[in-house]
Amino acid sequence: MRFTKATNYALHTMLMLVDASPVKPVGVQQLAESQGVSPTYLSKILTRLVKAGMIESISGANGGYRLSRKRDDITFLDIIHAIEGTASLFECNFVHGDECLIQAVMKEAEEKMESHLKNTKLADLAQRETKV
Amino acid sequence: MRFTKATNYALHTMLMLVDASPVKPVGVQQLAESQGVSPTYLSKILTRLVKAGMIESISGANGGYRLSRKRDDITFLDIIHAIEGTASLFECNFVHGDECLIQAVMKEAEEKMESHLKNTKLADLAQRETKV
DNA sequence: CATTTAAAGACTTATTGTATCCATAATATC
DNA sequence: GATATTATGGATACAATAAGTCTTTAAATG
Repeated sequence: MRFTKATNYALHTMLMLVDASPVKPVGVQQLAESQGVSPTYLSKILTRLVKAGMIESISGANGGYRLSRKRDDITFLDIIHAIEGTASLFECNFVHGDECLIQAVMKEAEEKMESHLKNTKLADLAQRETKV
Repeated sequence: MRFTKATNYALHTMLMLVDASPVKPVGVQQLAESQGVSPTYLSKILTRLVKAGMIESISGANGGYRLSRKRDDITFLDIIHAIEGTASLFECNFVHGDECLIQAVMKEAEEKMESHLKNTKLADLAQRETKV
């Protein structure tokens, strides 16, 4: 069980967009190049963030992507959910008498992680100077 | 990113072993049947728990598996690590200036989850009566 | 020795991740 | 309005991982 590379691309792209102008969009070409990934593939990933309402895309010359939400509203969890989906990390498909105690524990654990990801906002990192 | 089914099998098997006799081993046949999985496959999974030192296997007639450690020592994290490996869930392979801030956040989140899994012991569930 | 039972290795098969390529749609600029 | 620019969507390819089977070997019991 690992987070996908797509999630890594998404997080890094979002961090770049948070640092970029909120008006002038950044082209996928530029975003892709700085991460060493093909523009078409990154575009596919970013489309998911668009559908999640976190960024918006502008077609045509000088187009690209820019944030659609307030910088301070975007959490790590938002981005991860948009890419990895929101399904539970652990699913016990056995038919027990009642609820699965193991699954309950796993769910609690997952919630601890999610809680941290929900409380950490992209903007928290944007300040610290490291880019990409 | 999901936990594998193998982890689910391992956790349920361990719960059964905790409830079983600490002396007389339980055959993989029986363990597999109650989970609807093939004995050979489950055996493959349990071998990893053996190598991790959590259970021991006894070959030959009347053989099977039984706990090798004190019941109260076995945590969820032990089992999960034995099956899924101990690698970090998130790995940023870009070459940043210094450390990756995104990875740092992800690691913190993962640690929250692991902390809960480390603090929850199998024996905590064994009491409550639900089986498998 | 015959039977039972786990271990190990080789081998499928299915699913998911990681892309690439191309055609299409939308927009800005001239 | 024509053209260049940029994102979107679909089809496809390839690799890695998950999930599982089969067969043989090794160990223990009676």
